Amino acid sequence: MSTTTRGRADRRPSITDVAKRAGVSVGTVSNVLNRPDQVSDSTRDRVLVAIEELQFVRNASARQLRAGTIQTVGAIVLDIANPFFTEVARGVEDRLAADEYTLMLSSSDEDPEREARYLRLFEEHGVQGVMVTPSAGSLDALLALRDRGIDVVLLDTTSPVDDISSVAVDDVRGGALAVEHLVGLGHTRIAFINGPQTIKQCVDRREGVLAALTGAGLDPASALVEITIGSLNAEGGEEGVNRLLAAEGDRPTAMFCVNDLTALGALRALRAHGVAIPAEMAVVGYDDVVFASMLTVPLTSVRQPTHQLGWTAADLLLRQRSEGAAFQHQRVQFQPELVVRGSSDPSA
Amino acid sequence: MSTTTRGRADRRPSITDVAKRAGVSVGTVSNVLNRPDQVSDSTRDRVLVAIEELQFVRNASARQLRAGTIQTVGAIVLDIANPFFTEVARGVEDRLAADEYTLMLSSSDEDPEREARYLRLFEEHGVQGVMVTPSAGSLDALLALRDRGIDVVLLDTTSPVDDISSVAVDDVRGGALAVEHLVGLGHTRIAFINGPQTIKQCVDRREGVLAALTGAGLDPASALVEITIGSLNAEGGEEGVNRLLAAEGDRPTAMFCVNDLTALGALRALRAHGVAIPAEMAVVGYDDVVFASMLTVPLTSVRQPTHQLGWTAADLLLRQRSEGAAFQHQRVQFQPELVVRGSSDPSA
DNA sequence: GCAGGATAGTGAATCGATTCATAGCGCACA
DNA sequence: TGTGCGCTATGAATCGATTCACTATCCTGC
Repeated sequence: MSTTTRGRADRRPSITDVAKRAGVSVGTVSNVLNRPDQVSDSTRDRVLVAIEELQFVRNASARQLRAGTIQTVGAIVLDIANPFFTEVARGVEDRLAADEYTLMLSSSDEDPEREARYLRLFEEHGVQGVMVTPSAGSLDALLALRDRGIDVVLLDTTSPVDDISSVAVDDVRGGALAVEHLVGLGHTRIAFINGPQTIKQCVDRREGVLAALTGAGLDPASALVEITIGSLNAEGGEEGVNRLLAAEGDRPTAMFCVNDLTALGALRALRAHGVAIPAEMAVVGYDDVVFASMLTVPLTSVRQPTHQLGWTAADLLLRQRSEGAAFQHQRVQFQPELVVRGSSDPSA
Repeated sequence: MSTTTRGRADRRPSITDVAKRAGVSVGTVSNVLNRPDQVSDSTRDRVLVAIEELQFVRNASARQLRAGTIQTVGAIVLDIANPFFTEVARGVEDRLAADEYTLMLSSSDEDPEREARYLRLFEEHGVQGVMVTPSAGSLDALLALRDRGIDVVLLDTTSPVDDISSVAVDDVRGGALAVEHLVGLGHTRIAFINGPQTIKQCVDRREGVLAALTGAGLDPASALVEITIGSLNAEGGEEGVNRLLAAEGDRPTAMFCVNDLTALGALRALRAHGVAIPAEMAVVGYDDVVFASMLTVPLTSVRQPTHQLGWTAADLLLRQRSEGAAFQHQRVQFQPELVVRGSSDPSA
């Protein structure tokens, strides 16, 4: 039944236990762990044997308490289940690995409270910096954090202040790209399934949407049907379509969804209602996630440089730490790109 | 340019600084933080003001060092970018939240070294337990971990030993379901795009595949074309199809992919090669991820109870901790379910 | 007026790893 | 023989929050 067990450990062995067992001082054990070349071979071997026998594992809390800091940064994204953010996170990790930093990754689920909680958790744990896709109103908290010595880089959002760096994609342009495309196809009544205005991306893409409409001589008041959903995922998309189709008035002939997950849900709901795509409803998404091109009706989408986004954010953060006061804050902005497919353009 | 800054903090304020500023002892500050009702209103207010003024943030390392443990468990999954695992993780979180536990989530990317590294990291940080989707050969490390007082629950794998619990879905059955379906449609030559045999899921699903073939009177040697890919994602799927189509011999008429991400990549490559689905190649995936039903050709897949899987694993872990020696280890196994769609069955 | 009890607040000891000033030892060189 | 250097090893001090035995103070009731 049970293999050799020393029972539920009463207490983790500490460096002191190892020292006793090996017949050396704690300082020597520490040296074996951290500066092995300063210890004679015979002593080192004795200590290593003791470590093995006791199954000693360093206590990270004690280390960090003494060291005061750890080679770790935190990142908070809006939704870890969204492929867009997992690709961004991969870019972050790749850059951090080069400097032997570790990543603590969390998802705020677009909830300012969760965001604040994780921010505090990160700080209590002594991370050196954080990358955040912030929700509205968290700027003050981030500035305070920065003042307390924790570097901050905004992720997928343009910084509203000069002394915090950011890496973003031009969401205004992206929103405009989507709607210019739809208008160019002749649509004059367009639905916009968008998230709450507490999310900067939603605000910016909306601005682009309005600009594109106005630029084409259309009046947003009549040309645009806005639906605000609670969460930017497939469920939100379904909810948005259901509300749109249940509403009074002329049904739009085109739809722009704030991201691809939302568009996926929207497509599902549209299909359930028997709405033909793109004949009765053209659909455009955002992010160009991995499966966008493979859907029943391949999804027109706005592509963003995800990996590069994450990589650059991590790079700015690390450079900020290493360069100190000499570091110049900057707002990096990448350009999005429209990928036209069958969900909007039958000829694509 | 810069708002009020106290520069890069020389040192985080500690509980001692707060005590000095408020004119009380450190014990009192600690009481304000942990047992506020044992402190008089006036004192409490004074301390809170000091905390606010100094922007004091607790040092998690010091807390944990003293406390010895934290209300945290770790989880290591194979691929955090796979929707299957993000849904499982959501289930884990939901159960943990009920007991006010926190989750540290990592992805091993199917790399035993990464897995071992994270396991060690978790242990150093003093997590109370871990949930792991293990790679081959890590069992000994997990048993040792368990012996050191850290509870272990295997996730999405059936435990090979009696004294470690596990929560899994019957992968043998799942693999059989997929191939029985294909055989039932008349296919006698089937490709199996599978991952390395270091991954238990791959072994089990393969076993089901072989059993289904044999059970139908087919000889795996001639009926099965196995392609082993390096990573279980879309890139792996593309690679698998490219190799399959480049190979000598009769081209199979059906294909079973070890998961849906792989299937997605496979579909993409098949399309690029102009192979008609399901006419020239029937395709079955595994996991029934969120977008499976929405693909160009809706994907036949084997559905698993993701959320329940994660929830149950976390539940076992927490109960194991609270019940102590009285806890009965168990192997929970859920049953998968085949969802037939157009990628295998034109009539679906 | 005083014992007894409740209430507030204190501060030294503790957790475990790291650091650093110090010491012991052997060897080489003057 | 003595000085000085290099190499090893030592162990007390340190990081910051928590705990707990203890003191101080005030109140209640007889």
